[in-house]
Amino acid sequence: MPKVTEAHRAERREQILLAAARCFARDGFHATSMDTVIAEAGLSAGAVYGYYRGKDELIEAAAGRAVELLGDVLPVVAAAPSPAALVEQLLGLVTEVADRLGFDPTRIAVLAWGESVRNPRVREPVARAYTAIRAHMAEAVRHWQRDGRMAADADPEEVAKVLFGLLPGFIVQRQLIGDVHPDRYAAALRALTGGAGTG
Amino acid sequence: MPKVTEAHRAERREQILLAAARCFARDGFHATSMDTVIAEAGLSAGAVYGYYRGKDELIEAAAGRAVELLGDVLPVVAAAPSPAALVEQLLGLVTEVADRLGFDPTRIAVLAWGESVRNPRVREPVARAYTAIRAHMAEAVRHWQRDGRMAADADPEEVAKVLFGLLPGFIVQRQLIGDVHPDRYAAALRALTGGAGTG
Amino acid sequence: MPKVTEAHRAERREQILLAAARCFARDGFHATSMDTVIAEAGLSAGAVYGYYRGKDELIEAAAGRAVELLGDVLPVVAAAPSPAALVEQLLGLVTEVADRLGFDPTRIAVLAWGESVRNPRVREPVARAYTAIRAHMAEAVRHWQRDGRMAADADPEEVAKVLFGLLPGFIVQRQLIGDVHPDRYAAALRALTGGAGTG
Amino acid sequence: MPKVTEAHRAERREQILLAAARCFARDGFHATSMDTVIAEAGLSAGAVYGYYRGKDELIEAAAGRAVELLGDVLPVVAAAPSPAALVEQLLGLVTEVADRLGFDPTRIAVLAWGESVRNPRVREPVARAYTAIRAHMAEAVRHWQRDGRMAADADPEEVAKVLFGLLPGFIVQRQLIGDVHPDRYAAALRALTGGAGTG
DNA sequence: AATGAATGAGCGTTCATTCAT
DNA sequence: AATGAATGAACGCTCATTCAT
Repeated sequence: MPKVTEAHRAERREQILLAAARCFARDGFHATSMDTVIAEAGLSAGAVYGYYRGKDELIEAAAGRAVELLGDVLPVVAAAPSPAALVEQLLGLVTEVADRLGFDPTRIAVLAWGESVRNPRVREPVARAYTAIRAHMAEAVRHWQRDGRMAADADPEEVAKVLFGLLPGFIVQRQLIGDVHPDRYAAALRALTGGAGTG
Repeated sequence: MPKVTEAHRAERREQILLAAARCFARDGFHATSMDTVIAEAGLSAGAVYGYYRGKDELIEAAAGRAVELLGDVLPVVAAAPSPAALVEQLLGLVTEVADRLGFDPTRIAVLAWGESVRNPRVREPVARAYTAIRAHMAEAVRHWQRDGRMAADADPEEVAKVLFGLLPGFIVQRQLIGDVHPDRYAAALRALTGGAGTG
Repeated sequence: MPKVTEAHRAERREQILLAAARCFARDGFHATSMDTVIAEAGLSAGAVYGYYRGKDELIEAAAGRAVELLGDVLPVVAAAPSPAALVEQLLGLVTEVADRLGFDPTRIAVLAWGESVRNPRVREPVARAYTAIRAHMAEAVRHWQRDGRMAADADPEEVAKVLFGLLPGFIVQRQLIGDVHPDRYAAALRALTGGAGTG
Repeated sequence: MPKVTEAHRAERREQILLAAARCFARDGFHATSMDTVIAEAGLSAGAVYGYYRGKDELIEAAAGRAVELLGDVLPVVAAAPSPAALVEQLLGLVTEVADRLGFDPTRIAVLAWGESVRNPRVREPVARAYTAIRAHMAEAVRHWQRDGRMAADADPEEVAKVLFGLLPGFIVQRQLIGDVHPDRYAAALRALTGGAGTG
């Protein structure tokens, strides 16, 4: 099979990445062997290693991918009418993508947090993506302050940290306990924030 | 040979568990070899295996221990005068214990979440501990509702989930980004909850 | 499609062989991957395998080639006026060809000796070439005996072995230590052989 | 099997080294798999890796060992009465040790030369050992010059190189062709050196 | 004739665990 | 009870070779 298009190469990379992500989401990074990923991808060992340098790169790619999808909603985040609306939208997104992607990105996210403890190559891109989201949330907070919906003396960056923190808070409970739902979570947040905001 | 020996056994188990926890917090569960734990404990392989059945049991024990310390503050949780006060107290506790224990329990917590994805023996005790905290938080919510500080129609269990979620939210940012502080986090939460509550 | 195509085939084989020889001389047989040879030849994997059955055949061909060039001087050998002259001529040849060939045949020779330990397909042609040279050296010895320059009771075949042995002796020191020079080596040999012989 | 003496450790290292050397002498460095060495040593993989860091270290150790035995005769070398006597003694030694060691050190030496092309960790100790022998040979040459048995204007270091070179010359023919014998080689050398010398 | 992506057997190595002492 | 040398299954990965195009 000679000379193959760049598009075909990208497709193969995607095929392998998704296979790896499915395996990781199922068994965790370390309990997943390359043989398992290789079988899941329906390829040979050599083929997989032709597209990724090794297991580490696959872990980094899967972690990056799981976090990437948050980037899709950055504009929406900055324009959210209220904290609860913002969170509801994000949680909805996070909950819904599993089918579209073929794996649960929140499981990979949780694995990625654990891996981050010792692996900067996982931690740094994740930290960067999260920092970007927080910046957009801070932007939203500033809107709310201008609208008079939030105390003007609050530090927008710090409020954004709390808002952002609701996301991992939801994910941890979703993965460990399983009894959380985006809309009920948002409703409770609305109760907590004094019911202010219309979104 | 009862009591004395039993106490000795417990001491040795503690010595090994703390050694393992230090290693895990430093390198993660899977990058920590039993040899490393054995060296850190200052014992022989055989000795360690005399007290724990294997690495998995050590991981489960370390995860359990990291989560256990939250049990100390259950009464305080239920009596907290406001969401922000509650969260401030918990985050303060969580931030402070690292020195006392010789390892950072929030690092182990993050590792435990990752491990929970595939290992019910880690997930279940953690989930149980978290559920217990949430129950106490729901109790606090009910107090606030009785005091008129919170909308009476809010579901206390759901509000508790949000409150509890602030904890992992803080921990994830602490571990991955590192720019969060208990008091500033609580202050931002206070701004978000409309400044209601004085505690 | 005879002649032209046959010439083209021979050219391609030569191009591949020289590429392989350069790689082998640089990195050794086993640390050279086929990919490296293929890249050095500027061809594709399939093309290289169209001309050589595999890596082993390439090793055998390179070893053969490194040894072949000694065949050029067989007539000179038989006519040498003295041991020292003979050796000087051979060492000079051996030292000089590296540039002409694009690789150092003495490096390949050393590699070939190592490979000979287990691979008769390398050993046999090399052994045959060396035996041929020794036969010509024995011829020279007989000349010297007839001329009265060497004891008549010496076994020419055995003396030839010693003379031939000076060659690998030089090469080993050249490759491992690097402080030997053909003319100084020949001069020392002249001192050792009692200064007999003027050539 | 707890606490074992240093002597026992040394024995095990020797057992493994000899097993590796036998395998290497039989099949070459690269065609010998660690599994083969492990089986030959009668141990498990883990045990072997407890004594040697890996295959490379085993190769280096085997090469070193094959060359070491020449160190035993350094004093004898310096005192040799004639070139032929010197060479005869060395070749005799080299030929005889195979049984004592359980492997043919000249096969390993040839492999080591090949490996030296690209591996300084093999080349350097071998080069050092050879340089040491040459220094002793130069000493012998100086004796012969003082005795009037050799031209006073010859460079002893250069003559030593030629003398030393007889060794690899013998070994190469022994391994590739197999028709050389220490005493006949020495006799031929005696003929070549003008029969001078009584040794 | 030429391509190069794909193959897959086999490699060197690790490490949780055992058990003779 | 304690030791630590020994075990061996399983891992991640390489690379000589093939064959559909």
